[in-house]
Amino acid sequence: MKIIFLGTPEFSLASLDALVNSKHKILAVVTQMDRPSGRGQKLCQSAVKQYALEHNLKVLQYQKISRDGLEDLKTLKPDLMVTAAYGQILSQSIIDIPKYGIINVHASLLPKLRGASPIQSAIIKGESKTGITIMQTEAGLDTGDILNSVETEILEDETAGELSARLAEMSGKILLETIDQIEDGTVQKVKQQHTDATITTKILKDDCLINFNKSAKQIKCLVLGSNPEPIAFSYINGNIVKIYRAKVSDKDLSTNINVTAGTILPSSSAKSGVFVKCGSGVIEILEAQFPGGKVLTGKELINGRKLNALDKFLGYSEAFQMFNNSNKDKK
RNA sequence: CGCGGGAUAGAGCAGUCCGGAAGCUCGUCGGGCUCAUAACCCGAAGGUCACAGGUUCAAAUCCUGUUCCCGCAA
Repeated sequence: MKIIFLGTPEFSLASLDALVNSKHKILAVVTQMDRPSGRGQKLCQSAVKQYALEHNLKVLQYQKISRDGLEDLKTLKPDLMVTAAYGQILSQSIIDIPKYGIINVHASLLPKLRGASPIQSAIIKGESKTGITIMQTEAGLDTGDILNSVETEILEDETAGELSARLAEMSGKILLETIDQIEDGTVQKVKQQHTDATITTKILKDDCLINFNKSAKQIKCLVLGSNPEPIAFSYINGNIVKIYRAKVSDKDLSTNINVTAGTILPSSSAKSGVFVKCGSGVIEILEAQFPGGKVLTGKELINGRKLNALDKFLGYSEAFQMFNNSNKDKK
């Protein structure tokens, strides 16, 4: 089959790589425009673009594909187009181009977790399993027929980045199987149960401010689900702290200690780690980072006096105000 | 040249403003106490204070340049 691939981040690579190493021919790779990013505003290429260049594939980039890419794509006469986290909505006129339409690699068990952040949201919502769905693209948001799916457990201490890597790895095989089925006509299209659908939106930094009045489990899910992007955070002793990893403490350290949620418990030490009281339960901070510093383990945080027993994280509303103010100052 | 922070023992940091004996909390090693321990007590090893130059009787500290790391913003 002659295929055009559309994708952008790291997650897309496994699918693209599977296609490159298959019998199919890749006519072109479409990816998001290069954007200034990182320290120093350097223009950065997407992960997919870098891969495509290394493998001598034709690269196409459009500000708006449905407006700017139509003619290019028609000219290529693809049999099939494959999207995997491309990042733009495709219009019907694009969908009509390939003979077999467009199929999409989506990182959830549709109809659950449609939309922009299926992996992060699966962890933040505390789901126990998720997966990969290969679906036929139609004009709606992830509403097309399901062609194939595969599921996996979400591990207790898994970050969104780790889960993403695992899902990506699973996606290559099922994608190729699906294309084979399309080619020999054995593919089965299953309508989605639209009443079971849930929608996810892009996880923004605002969503990642930790509210210590919530349960330890909810906080743990937010921390892991927002790693590596955009990273859960809070404020303590006047500094912003990014929290990379945490776990619900199995020891019940808070029973007879009368402190408010967000306080670092006295049992925290350079030998034991950092324990913080939550609305319910206790959370152990495993990795965190202060401005200008590296990511530190709980023990290191205590060693260097970054955190001390009985220090207290800022309450949610105050912290939210601080977050907004610091944003205004910069703009 | 978008804004800013940093580099000191194996790790995390203080000391730098105001120049004058290399420190803290851990880890490691040895010993002790314990039925026992990640607990406690005693002791030891471990440093080119990022690199290069300058000022000075004297520089981790002041000045200049270089490299590397990181936060914000996008």
